Amino acid sequence: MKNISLQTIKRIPTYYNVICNILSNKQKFLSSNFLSDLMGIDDTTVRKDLSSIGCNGRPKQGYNIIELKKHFEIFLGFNQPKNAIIIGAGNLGCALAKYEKFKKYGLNLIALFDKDPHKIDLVINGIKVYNLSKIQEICKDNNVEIAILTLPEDEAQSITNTIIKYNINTIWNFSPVNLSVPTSIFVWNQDLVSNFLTLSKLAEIKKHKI
Amino acid sequence: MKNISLQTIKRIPTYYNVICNILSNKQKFLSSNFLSDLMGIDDTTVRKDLSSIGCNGRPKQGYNIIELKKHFEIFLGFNQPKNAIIIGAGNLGCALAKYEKFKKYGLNLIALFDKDPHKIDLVINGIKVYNLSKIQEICKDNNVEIAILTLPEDEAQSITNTIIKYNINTIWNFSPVNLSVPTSIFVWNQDLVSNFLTLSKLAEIKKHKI
DNA sequence: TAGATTGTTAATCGATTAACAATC
DNA sequence: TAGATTGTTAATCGATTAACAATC
Repeated sequence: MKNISLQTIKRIPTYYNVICNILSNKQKFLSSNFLSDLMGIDDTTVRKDLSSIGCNGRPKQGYNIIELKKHFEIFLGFNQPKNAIIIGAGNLGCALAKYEKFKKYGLNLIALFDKDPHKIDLVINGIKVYNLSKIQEICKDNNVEIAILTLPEDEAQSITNTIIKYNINTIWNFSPVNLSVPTSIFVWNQDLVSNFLTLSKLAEIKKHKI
Repeated sequence: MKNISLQTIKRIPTYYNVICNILSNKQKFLSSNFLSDLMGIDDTTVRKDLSSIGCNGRPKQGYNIIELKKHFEIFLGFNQPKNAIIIGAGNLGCALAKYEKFKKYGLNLIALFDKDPHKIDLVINGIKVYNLSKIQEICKDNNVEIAILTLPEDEAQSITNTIIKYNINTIWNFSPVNLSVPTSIFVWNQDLVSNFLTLSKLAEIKKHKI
């Protein structure tokens, strides 16, 4: 397996979505051109991406769809579930807890946490809400790798400082805060307001260009 | 205003979050180095970004925080609200409807839509749920620009085909589908499963490097 | 064999970073 | 004035795209 670029890794889930959507067809092979057309990228990019993660096509035929799908699933780690907790049992936290698909794709939700006494002991989609004071215990007992932060911005940094002591190495951050963490911690920012602001600006620019 | 790169636009909301978080300090000015340290990027990148959107600093002093904040707000269009509808009143759609911050940042939610008769006429955070058949009427009456898709994947494409006839030019797509749209339509993909798969892979790679 | 499609090397494009003059 | 910090040009790095040989 060659060096895989950041941009390639970001595209793999999209390739996966695309081929899942055409599985019902009787088609057994697809070409890089077919994928590149659907995704609005260059066909050379598709071949480079697939080649870099070790997918081989056949000249004149293309890529075997079933093989491709399996390859993506192994690459993306569907069968190596990661344990995660959600911190903040508000609307978004609860919606994520109820999102059925996560499990299938390897995200195993262990518990929710909140400081509101009214929420403690609620069970959301089979996942229990605990008081924040239980985080350490539950992280230790369950080998939790990922913390999903759905907290108000004024609480996100201090909770982060706490949880990084408990072996969590990945933070999926939905709070509108730029977290300060040691270099060993990986943070993925998913603040929806920031995303809205970016998409809205890009839409505006596109509109003016046309 | 010079040419603004895609990467710059993606960083502006983060700059904004950072300066909002230090507003309480008495500090009046900040340096590009201060911002670059917090964000983990090069200070030259900060100066280029700010310069490209027309923010001017002063040698030896840095950038005026209040001016910077105002500049970002104008650039990001906080005061030019955009009307949007949410299609799919499931857990995620409802959580977004309840997210109080959107309004403040210029996202004006007009209505929710669903096909489930039990959900029709519910009011979520002041926003009413309508039958899908009402989309055309409501889009026309309210100058709706943005559609937020929180639908199962098998419905997303057909709804998309419908709504692009009603003057919607921007789609914020939470469904795990690569939508086909005319070039005039701007699509921002926010599928949370894809994001999880990408972040999980990047975390794994980072772990192996250390 | 001829033609379609892969896979890779080279060229281009865009973004980041280094170097440094301008300036308050 | 000396020093810190901006703002910009040039160099580097990484990603995309073009060109094309390999191959089924």
